[in-house]
Amino acid sequence: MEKQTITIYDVAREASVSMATVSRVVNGNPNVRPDTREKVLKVIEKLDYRPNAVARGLASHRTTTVGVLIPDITNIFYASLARGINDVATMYKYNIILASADEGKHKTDAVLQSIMAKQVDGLIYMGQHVDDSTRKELDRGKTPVVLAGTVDPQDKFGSVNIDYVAAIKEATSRLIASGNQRIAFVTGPLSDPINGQFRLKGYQEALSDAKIAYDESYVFETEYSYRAGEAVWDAVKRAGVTAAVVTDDELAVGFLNGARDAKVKIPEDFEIITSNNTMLTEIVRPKLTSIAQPLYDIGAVAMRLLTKMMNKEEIDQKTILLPHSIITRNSTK
Amino acid sequence: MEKQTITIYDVAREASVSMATVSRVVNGNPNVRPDTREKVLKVIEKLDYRPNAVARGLASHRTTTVGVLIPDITNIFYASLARGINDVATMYKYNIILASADEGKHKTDAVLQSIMAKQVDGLIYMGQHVDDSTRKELDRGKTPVVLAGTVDPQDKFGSVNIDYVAAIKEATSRLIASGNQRIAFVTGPLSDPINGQFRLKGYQEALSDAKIAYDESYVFETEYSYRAGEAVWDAVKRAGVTAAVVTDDELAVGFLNGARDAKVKIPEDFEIITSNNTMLTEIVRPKLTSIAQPLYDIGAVAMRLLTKMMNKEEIDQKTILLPHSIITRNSTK
DNA sequence: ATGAAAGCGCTAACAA
DNA sequence: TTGTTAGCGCTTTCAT
Repeated sequence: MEKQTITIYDVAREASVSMATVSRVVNGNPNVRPDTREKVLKVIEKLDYRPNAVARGLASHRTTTVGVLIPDITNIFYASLARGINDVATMYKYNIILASADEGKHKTDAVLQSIMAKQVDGLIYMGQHVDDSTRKELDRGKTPVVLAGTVDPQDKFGSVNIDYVAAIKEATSRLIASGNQRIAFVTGPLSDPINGQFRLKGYQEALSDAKIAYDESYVFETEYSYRAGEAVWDAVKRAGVTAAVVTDDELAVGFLNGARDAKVKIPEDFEIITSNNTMLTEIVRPKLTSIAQPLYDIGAVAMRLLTKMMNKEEIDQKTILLPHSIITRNSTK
Repeated sequence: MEKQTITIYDVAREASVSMATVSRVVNGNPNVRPDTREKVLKVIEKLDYRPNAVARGLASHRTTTVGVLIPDITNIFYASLARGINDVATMYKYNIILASADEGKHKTDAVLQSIMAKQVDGLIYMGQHVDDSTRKELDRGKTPVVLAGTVDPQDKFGSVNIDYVAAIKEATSRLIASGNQRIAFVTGPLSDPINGQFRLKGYQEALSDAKIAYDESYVFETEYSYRAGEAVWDAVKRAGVTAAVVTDDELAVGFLNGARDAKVKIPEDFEIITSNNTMLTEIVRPKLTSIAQPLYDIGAVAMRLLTKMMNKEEIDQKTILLPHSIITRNSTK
């Protein structure tokens, strides 16, 4: 005998009420007499009835599901944001459809389409540049979108960030103050505005304030990975700089180890400041001085903002800037 | 004017065919004349029709969505598995509903229920002990379940693992061979069978083979985290052991740094072998000798196995053991 | 090869 | 407060 799925209709019949009443009870609608509610609840328990969220989604046009696009789930920076997102989503009874948006631009749109097809109520977008085709895809519905730890120069979506210009400027100024004149900017893809526009600008402003000429050959563009950091060390060293601002912790850690394996003393001979203050900064020796971003909070606040948008609540500001600071550890003097 | 959603009915009308035919075209059903197919495809493109996956799910009883339970997304071990899961899922056109199963047992069942309510076609379960209430929840449907990097002593579900007994036994034997007689077993929760039954057994077998008495006071149970590792160092040192087998990399890295900050020379004065061979083992200095598990593959193979189960294909073996090895680095002599 | 029609399990007017 | 009745957008027999 096959296990039969219990539907709302079975409950209604067994409790001698209409489907509508059962639906009301299940959804906590107050327009139900306490005793009928009790009666229905009893039958629900007896039959072990479980509402079918798919049917509910089709009928109500709400799936209580949000899409989350993440560039690389193994990068602890994004994973930390995801944790904040997840916790708030759970708190508000949303499920998360997670999708990786790496593997080059080609697949991102396909992935995005598959998520939208699932009728998510909202979307959180992390990392990477929101390019034109993606933007178009996002625009076609009225699905609310929030960027987390990611900037959109066109300022079209909700977003939660720190002030990347100011943060990198402070970090760079710090290195200048401790006597460095030639400072490298070791960064992820400049095609992403967070690097190519915001962070780079902060770096340049700090130099400018100190009357140091901007030298493009001190900018090293690579990817967010440990290996990339190890690999780029040689070139940076050869450029003759004495310090570096790095935009990702995995990158910075690889860079640091590249330096140490080359017998360079950190911070005596070379100073490093990184950007994300993840656990990695405390794991390595020397520990890395870092810009501190409230990682978990960025995710959490982004998800909270999204819930408001999904409820069509009034939003006072759709771009939220969280505070940052610089945590001094042992990779700077 | 509101944006109107295009349905299969709109396409049917515009193409002068029935909904059934459009459905056939969309689903690649071969029973459609090439020219009608062309005609329909043209209209689909013109109208920019997007099938509604929720309606499809309700009608077909398949959602092309799988649930993934992960204990801690910021733990790089689980994140690595998730990456493999994600890639294969994408390959087979499944979306992933991700849920964290941390925060204590209480919430795990609630999270599981919310996922099942979404009518996922299958489930991947990582970490933690599958306890009775969870097992019951999993049993009620016919939803296929695969454990990834997680063991089930009752052997009821599909699962993809390495041979944890053998792996820990080898690691322990290695430490014995290099002259250690008193070896600590630093582990996550023993309530989880992967530790309390499998790994512990491997540890004990190695001792037994070497005629070393098992001493319970050399077993240190804590949690999978960097801080926990730092914290446990003192107690381990005080126990007078000269080496340790650690069951998680974050834990091991904290432990290593605890030792180094206490000026203990690794590996000269103390040897360490860890279990997961994640990036962390290469980031720290000295680099950690580790059991190597094919992390990405465990996730990928688990997802692949799940696709087979969801298609009701014949499964030759529902428990898959992937090969392991030991990578020697600098935390052992 | 194509179409007609009956659901899938639920919500949401609208009535009563 | 409760019930009736249309759908939601699609798949899937079953005819033709």
